[in-house]
Amino acid sequence: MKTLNLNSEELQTAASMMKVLGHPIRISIIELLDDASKMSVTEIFKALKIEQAIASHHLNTLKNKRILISERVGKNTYYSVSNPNLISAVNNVRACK
Amino acid sequence: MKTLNLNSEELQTAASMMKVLGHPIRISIIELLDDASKMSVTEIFKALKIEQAIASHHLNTLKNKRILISERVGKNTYYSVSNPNLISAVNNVRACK
DNA sequence: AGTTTACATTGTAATAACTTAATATCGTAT
DNA sequence: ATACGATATTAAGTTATTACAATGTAAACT
Repeated sequence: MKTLNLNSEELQTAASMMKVLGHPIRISIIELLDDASKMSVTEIFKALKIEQAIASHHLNTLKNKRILISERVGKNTYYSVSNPNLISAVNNVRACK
Repeated sequence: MKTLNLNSEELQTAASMMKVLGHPIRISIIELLDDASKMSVTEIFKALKIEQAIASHHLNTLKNKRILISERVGKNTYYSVSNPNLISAVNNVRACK
């Protein structure tokens, strides 16, 4: 019987990434960025019909967990997904009905 | 600019599945079951070196979200992953370092 | 029947996450 | 410098999660 290390850094990281993806708004953000590859905060909050502050909060949460990266261009901040595996993860879970 | 429905049943389900996978013990359970395909509660809590009650609690959480299925055989309850896409999702997130 | 092994449930207390509202900052143009 | 559009931050109240401990149930064996 194999034993695992519950305290490994990688496991903690994977768990926190998964957890952060476990929110409808954040999943939708990933899906938007899957199609568009880069979007500004304004584009995102309008597409999802949510408050600007809520979008900003969730984008920041995703960025803190290294799920998104951001780039400022003039007034705008553009967000994109850091790793295509994260898009695959979302799509895999989406494929479970 | 495409708009999405944040309230769709499928999105909520995907989010709750993701969320439930966002815990180190629960990810480890999936990984154990990826290797073994079926394990009893005792095998799982010993492999992970955690309390029996904690294993039972997490297994129940995973079962409630339809991530695991269970089958009772005599004294033992055997758990297995309901859908291989869930294993892929875990592996995808694990592959992000 | 009583014991042992295997799981499940419940209550509690601490911590963490979510939403909302209000305010602040940053960049550009006037 | 001021104003405006775009984004970020802060604070507060509520709700959700988690671990822990203790207890409960269920099946198999003597």
